[in-house]
Parts: sequence; C-alpha cells; structure tokens
Amino acid sequence: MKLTVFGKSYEVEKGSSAGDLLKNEFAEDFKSYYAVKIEGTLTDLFAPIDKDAEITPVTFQDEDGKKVFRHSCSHLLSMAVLQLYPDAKLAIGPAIENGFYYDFDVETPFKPDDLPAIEKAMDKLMRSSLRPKRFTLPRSEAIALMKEKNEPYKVELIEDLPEDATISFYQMGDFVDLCAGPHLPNLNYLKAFKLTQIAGAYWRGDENKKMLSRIYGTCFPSKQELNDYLEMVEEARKRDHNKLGRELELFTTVDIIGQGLPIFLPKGTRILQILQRWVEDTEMKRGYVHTKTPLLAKRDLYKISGHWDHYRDGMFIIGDPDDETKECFALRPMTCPFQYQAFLNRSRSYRDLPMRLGETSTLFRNEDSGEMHGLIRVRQFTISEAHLIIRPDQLEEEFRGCFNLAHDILSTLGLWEDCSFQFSQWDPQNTKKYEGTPEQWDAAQQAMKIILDDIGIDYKVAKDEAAFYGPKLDIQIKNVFGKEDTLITVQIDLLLAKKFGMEYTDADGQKKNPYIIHRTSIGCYERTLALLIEKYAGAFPTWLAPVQVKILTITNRSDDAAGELQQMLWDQNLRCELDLRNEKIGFKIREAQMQKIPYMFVIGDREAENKTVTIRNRKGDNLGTVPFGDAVAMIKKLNDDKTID
RNA sequence: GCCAAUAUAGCUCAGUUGGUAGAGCAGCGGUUUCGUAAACCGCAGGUCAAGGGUUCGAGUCCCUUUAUUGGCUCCA
Repeated sequence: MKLTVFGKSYEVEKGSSAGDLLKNEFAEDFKSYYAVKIEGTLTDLFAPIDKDAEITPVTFQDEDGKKVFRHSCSHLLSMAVLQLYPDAKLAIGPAIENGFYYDFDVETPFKPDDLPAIEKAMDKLMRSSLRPKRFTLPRSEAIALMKEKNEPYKVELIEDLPEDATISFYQMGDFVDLCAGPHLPNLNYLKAFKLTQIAGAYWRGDENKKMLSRIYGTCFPSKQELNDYLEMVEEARKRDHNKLGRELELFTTVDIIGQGLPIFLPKGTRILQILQRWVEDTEMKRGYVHTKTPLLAKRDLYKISGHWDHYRDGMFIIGDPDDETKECFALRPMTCPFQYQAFLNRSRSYRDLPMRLGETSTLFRNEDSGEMHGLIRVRQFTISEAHLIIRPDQLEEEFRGCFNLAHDILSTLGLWEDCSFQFSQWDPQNTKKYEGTPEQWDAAQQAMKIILDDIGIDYKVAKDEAAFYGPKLDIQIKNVFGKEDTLITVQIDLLLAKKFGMEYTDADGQKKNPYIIHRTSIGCYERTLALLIEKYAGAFPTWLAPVQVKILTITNRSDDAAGELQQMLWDQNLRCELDLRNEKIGFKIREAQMQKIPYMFVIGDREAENKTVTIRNRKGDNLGTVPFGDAVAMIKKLNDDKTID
C-alpha cells in the first residue's frame, strides 16, 4: 500500500496509519501533527488505512488543526467536570472560533468560582497522557450504551441520526463520549488552556428547551501563545465602545429613561451630525430624494405591511391593540410603508422609475431586555434608510448602485476591510415566517445571486435569515468581543408593492407592480458609531473628531491670539476648543491626549507675537511652527478630504 | 425573556467576622503666568442603584425591582 505525503510516496504495510509513517519520516515535526486529511477527509492520526491514499497532516496553523486541538480540549473539560460533578449530564462540546465550549446539565449552574477547581482537574487529567480511542457501534447499541451511561442528551442526538448510521465514540480511560472526532493522539498535547467564562445556553438553541450551563474556554499549543491571546483580548476590550464612548463623553444612559435609550452628549451628537450630513449629501449626489415621514401610525398600516402579524411583540403600541373599536397606534419599527405612501401620492409612469426615496429615519423596536448592548442594540435608533422603487429591468443596476454606495461609505469610514458578506435566504420549511410563493422567492434569490456573483464578493449563504418579504445581502462586522452584527443590509422585495397597491404605467400602457430594494447606506448611526469608536479606539480621524483641534495657551498673554485663531477655525466650519486655564502646558497637552483630540495648537509669547502656532498631533509629536492660516488650512484639508490620519 | 455576574462621590476604586463612609483624579476657591506626560494650599461633594425585610444596629445578611456586563434566544 502506498501513502503519499508532501508529494512523496512511501510504501507501507496495509492497515498501518498515517501516524506510524509520519512518526518515522518526520519525527521532528511529528508533535505538531494533530490529525490527518486522508483524501480530504479529516481523520485521527493513528486510524488504520487500508488502501493507497494521499495524506496531509494538519497542525495548529490550519483551521482544521485548531478545531481538532480545541475539540479535544472540550473533551478534557467534560472529563474533569464528570470527575467533580458525577451527576452532570453531557450535552455538546464543539470547537468554536478562538476556543471551545461544553454544555452541561447540572443541578445548580456553575459559578465563576468553580472554574479554578475544574481547571486543576483538567490539568491533572492532561498530565496522565490519555490517548483518545475511537470505536463505533450500530445505532441501537449506541443508544443502549448512552442509556446505560445515563446521558439523555446523547441519546437524543443519536436518535436523530439515520437508522443505518454507524456511530463513533471516543474512550479516554473510563470516560466515553459520543463524538464524530477526530481527536489529538494524546491529551497531553493540551498544555495551555484556560476556562474563560460561564453562560446559560438552551439545549439545541431552542428557548423552549432546558437551559444548560455552558463553560467556555480556549487553548493553545504553548503557554506563551495562550498568554498572548489573553492579552490581545484584554487589549481589544479596552476599545469597547460602551466604555470608551462614556469616558469620552459621547453618550450616557440613565436608569430613569430606560434600557436601550442612550443620551447622546454634545460630542457624540456632533459625530452623528457629521455622519448624517455627509450621508444625505452623498445620497443626493447619487440621485436620491428624501422624505420625512411620521414616527408612528395607526395599526391599520402595519396590518397591510404584515408587520402587525409578524412583529407585533417587537413594537411599542400606544392604545389597546385588541380593542378594534378604538384608535390604536404603534411607533414605527421600520419606514417601508410610510415611504410607499409617498410613491402612492399620484399615479406613476415607468419614466418616474427608479425612484430612490431616502430618509434619515428614527425607528423603535421593543427588544427583549437581555438584547440591549451599548449602542449596538438599542430600542430607539436612526437609520439611513431608503426604498428604491424600480422596474424589473432596473434591478441589477440599482442593486449594484446600493452596493457601491455601501462600499464607498464604509471605505471612507475605514470599516470596509473589516466587513464580511452574508447572503440571507429564506427557508421554505419555515412557513410561519415568510410570505410569498416559492416562485417569487426563487426569482428574487436567483436575481440576487447573479448580481452577487458578478460583483465577485466572497459571501456566505445563511438559510432562514431573510426578511419576511425577501432575501438580503447583509454586510457584517465584528465588535471587540468578536460578536458579529449587521452593519448594512440591501434587500430585494418583490412582494410588498402589490400589497400596498403600488403600480406604475409601463411603456405598453399596462399597470405593473414595481420591484422594491430596501437598503441602508451607513446602516444604523448608533451602531456604526459604536464600531467606529472601537475601530479607532476613540481616536477618530480628524474629519470625524468631535473636537478637531485644541488650542492651548502657555500664559494668559496669548489668550487674545488664541481667540483669534479659534474664530479662524470656526469660520471654516472646523471644530475646536480653547484651553485658557492656568495650568502647565505639559498638563494641558496630556489632558488633550487623553481626550484623543487629533491636533493641538500651542500658543506662547513667541507664537502670539508672530501669529503662528506650534502644531502637535495626538501622539505629542511636534509638527513645527506655522502661521495661523497654514495651520487652519491643514485641518481644513484633512476635514474636506476625509483623510484617515 | 432565560442563565450568570455586577451596582459605594462626576471617574477609578478602598471599606475586615454587621457597629453608622474613605482615597486619588475631576469640580469649585485661592496661590502660581509657567515651553511639553499630573504645580501648591484649601473647600465642597454620598438616602452606599431603588424599595422592603432580618437585627439593638445593615454599605455589609435576605427578598423584590431597576440598570449595567458576558452568554443563550431573538434581531423587520
């Protein structure tokens, strides 16, 4: 039998394993091989092979290798937990990005204080050098084994597998766990792990099922790598917008106003204002017109749109929703049906299309109390919303236009490189959620697929993530905790125009329903601001900074000159603050740096006399002494060019 | 909504087995007018998140509520 590895073939005995070969031929690197791919299938290193094959070892450098490594660590965790809590029932324990978790059903949920003891038990088990041993059983025997071990969750998992499935287990000492594998050849590879947090998690992700106790952890091949990672996480959390945004006085919250209802302070408001003006101008340059529609409407409107049926729980309702004899209003959770009324204002011709209706739109969504997160998930927010009412033949061009706009906006903000793409499709099985016929859905999804493939972005398909009226392109971004959220969405809707009786007269004189694209250009301002804070750690590019320049005087003799300079900046619509306090200049600079202000203009006696300033950047570097006019021009250029400095 | 953690001055945090609240920074008033990472002196600042309970006595123990945080679920 021949095994080929790294392009070289070796003659080996039939039934021997990749591990046997690698151990001999690549002894030096052998410890870094966690498993092998045999003809593309990830397999245990020492699994017997019975025919010629191409094998590729996987290491921690490979995604697959990381997965094997961390999955084995999750098993180490479950072994330790069973040792300390013999009554714990095992659920599942996969590897995830940057680590792993394991879900347990225990009488009392784990507490943070329990983790050190579990880690200690894991460490001891790790040192006993257990070799995970794989064996398989037919389905009925597998169920019997798990029943004997009193593992109801495992039984349920097996019962969901097909009748004829062969089911694999891994044994490590007395410990047996249902598992597809593969695993590390020896658990003593797991020299550097850490249990990071505890959380509740529903069995099978279903909120109607039991809540289990989840332990998260991470592990690396060496202590050094583990510490580097933990340090990196620590650093990332220092950029947390929720902490920084408050420290920098961008926003605050108060109990008495309520959850998910942030107060934007002057500096935060300034940034929102800069963004909004820029977005509206940008849209105008691309043929958008804007509307201003009400923040609430009678329930009747939402009944037509379908929101009353689909999302009533998510709306703030004013009045008794169940009393049909009285007026009942709801704050709007979206703008669609409001803007459609603008289209319906008079009869429309095919020549009127595309009609690009934009609105800087404040929305209200009654999110569950546990959902709120800083500025990322709030109950009242403002979105750069638009509905493009178009003819079918305009779909491709207009969709591209929306994509390009999103690209241009996010690139200017410096966020584009951090984004990923998700093509959110419907699930025909989930009949409760979606409206429209399979034909309509196929048409919309097919159209979007063609456009996305043509644009050439790398997207991931997400089933059952569509809006109830159509498929979406979601532009996703991760926050400092690694949690992904949608920043921008572009949706194709072939359904709602008909429901609202929207028609245009085509060239052939026929009345037709338009298509509609729902989209945002900068997304939700609150969320985008949150991501910007985290991206720049509060040190915004000059064009976005709420205070672009701080003018610092060395003595009060320079106050008049400072005032003059401030007025010159104001005259150019630039944003500056004056610090005339009687403090040492070093102290003032330090304070401006802590406020992350991009530039400091220092004026002492020498400068005041010549009408010059010494410019310092936020790092404190001296950029030289220049005339007032030049200093103002420098900031003006950074501002107008939207430079990411 | 569910699982868990947290809540003391504007901010960062002390506060012992229950004995009636403390520091630094910020603020205010003085002094200092100074050339690059925290000048000096003084003053003021708190219903210890809110409400209830146990106790002779609660920041501390118990319960409820609110908010914040990390997950889960949800996310038009």
